[in-house]
This record gives sequence, structure tokens and C-alpha cells, in this order.
Amino acid sequence: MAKDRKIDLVILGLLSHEDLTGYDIKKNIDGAISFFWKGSFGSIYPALGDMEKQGLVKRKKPDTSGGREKIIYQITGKGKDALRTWLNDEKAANDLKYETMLKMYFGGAEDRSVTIHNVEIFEKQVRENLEVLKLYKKNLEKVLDREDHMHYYLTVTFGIETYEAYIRWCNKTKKFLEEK
Amino acid sequence: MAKDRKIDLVILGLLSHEDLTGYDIKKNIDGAISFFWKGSFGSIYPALGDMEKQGLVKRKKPDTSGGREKIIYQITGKGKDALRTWLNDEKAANDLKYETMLKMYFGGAEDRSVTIHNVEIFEKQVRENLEVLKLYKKNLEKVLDREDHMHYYLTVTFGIETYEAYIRWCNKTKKFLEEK
DNA sequence: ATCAGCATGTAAGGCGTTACATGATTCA
DNA sequence: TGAATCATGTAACGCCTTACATGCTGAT
Repeated sequence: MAKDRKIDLVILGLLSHEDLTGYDIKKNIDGAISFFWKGSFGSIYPALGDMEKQGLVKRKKPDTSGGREKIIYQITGKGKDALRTWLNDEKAANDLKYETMLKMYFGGAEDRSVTIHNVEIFEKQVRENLEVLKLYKKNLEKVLDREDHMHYYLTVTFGIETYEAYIRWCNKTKKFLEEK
Repeated sequence: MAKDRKIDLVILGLLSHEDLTGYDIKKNIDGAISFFWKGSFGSIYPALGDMEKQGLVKRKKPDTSGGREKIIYQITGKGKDALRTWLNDEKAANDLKYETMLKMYFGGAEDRSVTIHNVEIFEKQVRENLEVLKLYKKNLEKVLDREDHMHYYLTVTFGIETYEAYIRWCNKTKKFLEEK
């Protein structure tokens, strides 16, 4: 596995639940995962190729029934080991890059109204995302008996907890900027 | 300015308050800013060079008093315009990459204890950061009359609000994983 | 027939980190 | 005198995104 390429672990994690094509992997990442990790085709396909060479994933023999050309990947034993090694590694890079906060920090270079407007744009985005997360939560609550669903659920509650905190901050901040 | 290189705006923002060396800029970024944006010497010095060519910053004539070799940069009128244009641009990239959440999402591949341990590591880190932020807050509250300090203050309250939300989630999640 | 979505991949280029190289200054 | 910090920069390398190229499948 590439030294520091986290997309490899995302792929391994997804394949540990079910066999998937590169395209399916991308669709999965674009779902609930996208709130805390992203990935494009340009990173997924090369990673799959590398990992195949390293024996972490392999191609599933296509059903002979259809003449379809898609490549379904499976995780190997070595791949499962790599996934578990990563889960047991205490290092975890948690990076936040919020341009909105940069604009807040340097907002003194412009009128207050500009800063307030930027907070409102941020709030709108957060509210939209929050709606999506609440929907995910509602659906996952029905199937919490399965261990993997429970883990998905907990990442969703993380998103909801933080987005609700963002909204509280937006309201306080708008008031603060308008009143002071 | 490079199309999408945000470090340029960080530098411009810092220089809009005071003249600084590249080294000073790095120190500033490593303070409160580091909670929502990062930057290394390897990105700062080349950016300063590029921006000087573009007339966004310029070198301040060094004090003739000492024979020191440091380069103090100043923002130019063109640089101030670029900063304001950016502040007025509604686009803002807010990206979160949390490996801890990735490990939560895929935690089903290991024992519950591993997931709980990962939450505890995360919580410890968050509590440490929270202490630092509370200190920043306390110091900034004394000088809130200055417009720029108020903006710094608001980014700090954002950090506190979200970190407190993280801690609530950690507690709920640990309970959930232990009881279910 | 046509358009959206499925599906795989490559190429160019940008951004950023880490490590390295170098040297001055300050303080114990 | 030695260590820490100040201070500037380059080089190598890696990761990732965007855009491009190509073709199939299924629904209307």
C-alpha cells in the first residue's frame, strides 16, 4: 500500500462488506462518507490497480451469463489484514480546512455586512447537509441490529452533532456582529 | 495569484494587519489559524515570491540600523484589492477529512474495543485542543474592542462550539458501543 | 434514436509536505 | 561553546483533482 494514501483504506473498508466495481466504490464514497472523506475516479482506479498488484484486492471472475465488461473487485486475506492493522493504528489524521473561518478571521478588512453574509451562506449549506444526514439517520435507525449499520449510524450522529453546533455558532455570531 | 492557492489569501490577510517576515507568517499560522488552516515553509516562501512578482506584496526596506538579513513583507494596494475580492466571493471550500470517522465507519471489521479505543484517542486530542482554544478565548475577551480581535474571537468560539460537540458525541458513542 | 447513467481509464497540472541545506543570532 | 531559535530557501516526491477519451446499457 502506498505510504500515506488513505483512499486505499476507504476501498478496503468498502470491499470488506461487499464486492464492488470502481464505479460502485465512487458511488459509496459520494454518500454518507463524503461528509468526512472524498475521492474521485482519478484516485480510485489507480489505487485499485496498485492494490491488485500488491495482492490486497483481486478481480472476481465475471458471471459468464452476461458479456458485460465490468470489473468486480474482492478483498483478499492480505487486504483484510491491512484494514485491521490500520484500524489498530493509533495515528489518525483529522484535518479541517474551512475557508469560511479564514474569511471570518480576516473579515476585518471588509464591512461587517460582508462577514455576516458569509456566515449566512455557510449556514445555508450546513442546514442542507443536516437535512440529508437526518434522513440517513432515520433510515439507519431501522436496521441498527447489524454491526456495520451501527457504525454507519455513529458517523452520521457525529455529523448531526457537529452541524447543529455550527448552526448554533452561526446564530450567535450573526447576533454578535449585528449588535456589537 | 495562483488560481486556487489559498495560502496566498492567508498571507495577504496576515499582512493586512502588519508587516511580517515569512518566518513570522508561519508562526501566525501555527497559532489560532491552525485549527482551520495549515501552511508550511515549503508553501509560504514560494507563495511570497510569486506574489511579489505579481505586485500583491513588496519588500519593506530593511532598517539600516542593523545588518540583519531578514525580509519584511508589506501588502500593496493591489494585494488589499485581492483580499477584499476574495472576501466578497461567495464560494468557500469547507473540507473536513477525519480519519477517525473513517475508522468508525469501517470499525465493523474489528472488535468493538478497538473502535472504543479510537474514540478515546480522538477525545483526548479534542480535549487538549479545547483547552488551548479556551485560553485564546479568555485572552481575546479582554481586547474585543478592536475589530480584528473580534474576528479572531469569533473563529475561536467556532472551534470551542464544535469541539464541545465532539466531546458530547464521544461520550454518547462510548456509551452506545459499551451498552448495545 | 437519443439521452442519462454505467463503467474504466489516462494525462496534465497544481498543491502541499517533508527533508535537506545553510547560516545568523541569542542566551546560558 | 553549544544549543535553541530565528530565518530563508530548494528539491523530491506524493497525492489528488479536473478534464479528457471511450464505449456500453437501458429507458423513453
